[in-house]
Amino acid sequence: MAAVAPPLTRKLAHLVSLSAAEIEVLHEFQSAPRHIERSREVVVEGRKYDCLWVLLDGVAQRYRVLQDGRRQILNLILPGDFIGFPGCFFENALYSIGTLSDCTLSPIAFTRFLGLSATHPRLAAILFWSLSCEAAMYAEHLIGISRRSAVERIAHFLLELLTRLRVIGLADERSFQLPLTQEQIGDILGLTGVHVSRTLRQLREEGLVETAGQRITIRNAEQLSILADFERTYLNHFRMNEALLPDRPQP
Amino acid sequence: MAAVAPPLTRKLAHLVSLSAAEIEVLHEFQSAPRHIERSREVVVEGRKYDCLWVLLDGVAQRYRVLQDGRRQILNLILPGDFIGFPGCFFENALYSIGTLSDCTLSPIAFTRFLGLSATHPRLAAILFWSLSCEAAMYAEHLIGISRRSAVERIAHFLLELLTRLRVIGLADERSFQLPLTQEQIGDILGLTGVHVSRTLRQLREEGLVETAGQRITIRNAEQLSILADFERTYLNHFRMNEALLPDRPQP
DNA sequence: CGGTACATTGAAGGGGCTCAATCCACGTGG
DNA sequence: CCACGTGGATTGAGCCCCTTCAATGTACCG
Repeated sequence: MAAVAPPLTRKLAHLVSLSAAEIEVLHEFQSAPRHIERSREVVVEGRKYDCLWVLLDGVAQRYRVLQDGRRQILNLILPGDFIGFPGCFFENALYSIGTLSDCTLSPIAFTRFLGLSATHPRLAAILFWSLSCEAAMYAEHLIGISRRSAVERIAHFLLELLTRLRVIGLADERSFQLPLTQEQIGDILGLTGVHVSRTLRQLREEGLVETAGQRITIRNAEQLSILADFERTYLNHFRMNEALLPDRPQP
Repeated sequence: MAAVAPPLTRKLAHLVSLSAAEIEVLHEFQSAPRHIERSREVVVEGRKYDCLWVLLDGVAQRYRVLQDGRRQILNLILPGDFIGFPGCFFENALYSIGTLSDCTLSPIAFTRFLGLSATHPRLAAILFWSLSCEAAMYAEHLIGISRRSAVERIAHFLLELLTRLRVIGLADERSFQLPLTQEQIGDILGLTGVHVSRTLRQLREEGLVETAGQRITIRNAEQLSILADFERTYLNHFRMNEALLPDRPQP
């Protein structure tokens, strides 16, 4: 292959081996890059959409603004993730999606996507599984917010992010860069920005993490994992049950 | 139709109009009732499953027990809901599922379920949508726990439950019965049982709800909705984008 | 150089937790 | 029929984590 695989391909290849034809379809999904600036809305809650996108580059957030103005970020969308999925299955989008940095994304006609179950059933199953993963990550997020302290939440958040970013090649061994303010981290974890600041300081003082601008370095992953009750496998928990896939066509 | 429609049929018919053939398939899905006692495990976290079930009668919980013994209930499973979905898409079940009352459930071979996209694409799409709903309900749950006070959480919980139970005909105009202890309600909402007790008292004193054993009556739904910021539409938010369904065969 | 956005730190308050006692309904066995 | 045990609900007292409000610091940028 000429260049580095695009993020969606990379993410899925990390999980199952893909046939040439499947890689071709995924490639097509990622072949019409559109650029969007930082702090723009890609999806607005309540509106109707009939198309979805793959994020190719940048970071976006899925969020809801409450009555009283507080904001809850449901999850971070990283390169290789879908946008507008499962939202476009609903009459109206349930959440808004906004960019946190300049982003590149590629549209996929929804009908094209649906047709997949006829033309590439195996790939359709993999994408179906990918939706299951999203549900599971909401559930994990729920557990974290409900039952963990601020230190645990932040520790877990950082480790999860390191893991996700490493899969798509956007983090090195123990550090990564992230276009998030501390207030936004708070909006993800159900904390105030002020308390995120205090808690990060605590983690710094204990020598577990290091922050320099928007770069975060995990200094002691071992210790941090224990603190956060972070299963070192994390993403492996979401490993697909391959026995359920349709037979793979011979290459 | 001879008897009342079984719960899954009832739930889906509430959303889209179903053809006779589709009703027939759903009927088949609900035709092999198995009884399970209260307080049994249907799915155990970490084990592998290759079958799913529809809950026909009773109430079950999907939950995770943390390192320190605390428990988080992810959601309540009511008649018409699936069990083991999307869990069986993973190598190992991510959460446990246990019965909260005596339950009746009906197994569906996973292969049968997957084959649906070939034989009844419209029904497959509806079930796919149903999974999207599950993801969305986790997200709503997340927002609730993260950004709402105890009173708001409990008010919202009661209204949501009333809505869900009414769809499947298990609640009357403003009251329903629920086999949950206050501690379990706390495990759903991220509170302690003690605090659930105090908060319920508060709601009682304000004349908003009434409790008698396991029966809960909403005395002032209007007021409670305002308090909980409960959109009176709630489930309507999850309305399907029917334009995306394959054409309905002529009856 | 002033302005803006973000991070940091302090002081004070409160919502929910912990621990613990009491109460109540119910079932069971003597 | 009553004594007893058990699971759950209720209530109180004290505490702690996180919030709120506010001031200060700092980097960056026009």
